[in-house]
Amino acid sequence: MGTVRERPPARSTTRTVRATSRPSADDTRGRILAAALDLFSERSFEGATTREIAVRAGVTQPLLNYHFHGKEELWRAAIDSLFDRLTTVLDTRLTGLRGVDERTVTELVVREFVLFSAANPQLHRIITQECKADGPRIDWLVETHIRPLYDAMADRLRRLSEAGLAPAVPPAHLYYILTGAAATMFVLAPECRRLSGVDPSDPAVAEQHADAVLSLLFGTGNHSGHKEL
Amino acid sequence: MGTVRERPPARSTTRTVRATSRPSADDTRGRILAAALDLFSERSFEGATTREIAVRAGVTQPLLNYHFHGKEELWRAAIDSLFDRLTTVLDTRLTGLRGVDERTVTELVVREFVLFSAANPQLHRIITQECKADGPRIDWLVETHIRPLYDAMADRLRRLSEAGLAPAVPPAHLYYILTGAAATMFVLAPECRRLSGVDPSDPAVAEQHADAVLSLLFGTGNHSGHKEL
DNA sequence: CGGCAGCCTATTCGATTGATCAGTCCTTGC
DNA sequence: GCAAGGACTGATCAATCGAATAGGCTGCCG
Repeated sequence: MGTVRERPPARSTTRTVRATSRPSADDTRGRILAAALDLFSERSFEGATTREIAVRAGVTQPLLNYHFHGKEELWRAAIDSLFDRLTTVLDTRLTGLRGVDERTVTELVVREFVLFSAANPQLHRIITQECKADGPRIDWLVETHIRPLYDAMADRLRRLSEAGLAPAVPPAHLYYILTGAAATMFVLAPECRRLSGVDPSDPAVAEQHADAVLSLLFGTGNHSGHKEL
Repeated sequence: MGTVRERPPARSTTRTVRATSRPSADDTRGRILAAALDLFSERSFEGATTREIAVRAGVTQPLLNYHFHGKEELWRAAIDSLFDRLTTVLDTRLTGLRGVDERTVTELVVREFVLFSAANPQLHRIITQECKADGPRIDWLVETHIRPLYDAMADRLRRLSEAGLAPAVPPAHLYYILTGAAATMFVLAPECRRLSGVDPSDPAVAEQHADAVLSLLFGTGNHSGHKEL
């Protein structure tokens, strides 16, 4: 356990296309990571078995220990890939909005966050998972991935609040009201389908939800799509 | 497995006080249920082990199979006890508000729900857990416990919306915005402590959060406790 | 063309899981 | 008092977990 083995090539970032007939290690790693993300978010860290991850990825179980060293490193790698997608989406949105007033930028970022939560409910599911245990994995998760996002969003909310452009609520409360309102419908999608008949996996529903969240928290939202059920 | 055994006395509702020196079976059942609720919410159904539940309850592991028939029935019994507490709290609040205008009643019910979520984060944690798997347990959970609560709250929100006393947002969206905004801070309490320094287990923080939720969703809340961080 | 490194599989290990069974202790009813 | 039975424990079961080991296959490089 304490012994550090040499890790596989791990050409993670620059996914070089390898046009050989031999099975590509990058493709395999990608399939394993996608399967791991699904199963870790569905069954939690302890509940997900490496065998089932391997089956869903179409490989054998010892291969997970070949590419990643143990269940824990596989978990971290899967989380990394998920947060990479999120930060990429948010960063490209932000760089495309240079010069726009801060209120509008915040609304568009929030909308982007709602749509990402709808398309990737695994994010909040895994965070919720690890928050319950309050162990070393939530430490890593917060310090590695969540804190930069929180700091940026809390600063943004505080500036808007002080300028009277957002509700006068302490940033921490506003942050959790915002993320909770944005993500809960998609995290609880199976419940929502059974209770209300609304299917959160429908992109139109996600847009409606983004409108609703923005209209409630910022007073201005596109209500065009709203219909009473 | 398919054989149905005779179940223990199960004097669940009317907890008759047994003033004997013998260890009370009801007390033992209660301790097991409390421990099960904690561990099921912390580690999920598959992740929680019956041995650890037994250790936390101060009993041996075979006793869980004596009082409850298998892990699944123990899980259901633990959920029952949690929802019994919630419906009791909400019902007594509602019966004490007969004759009050509906807007005020709704606000006070929402406040009660926020405070319950703060004191019992296991509720949303378990619902989130089971929603991920989308299996038979979420079926049971929705039909047995959640649907009555949802129907009552959705009806209430729809009436208020149509009267112009609540945001004009479809009830399903409003419901998940409300419950998400109310509960997420407490579900993610360990993350919140690390990120912001705010401790959601502090009752004063729970009151602040109830104020914030009400002021954002209904425009009126007691802002007396709000302070910028 | 021969070795060699990279990618992957079959097999198996010790540990741990939920569940069962036999048996003990103690209270209660008669 | 004494049989009956409820409450509980120790020991153990087969199943399954994550991980380790050894070996096979393929395609490139000298």
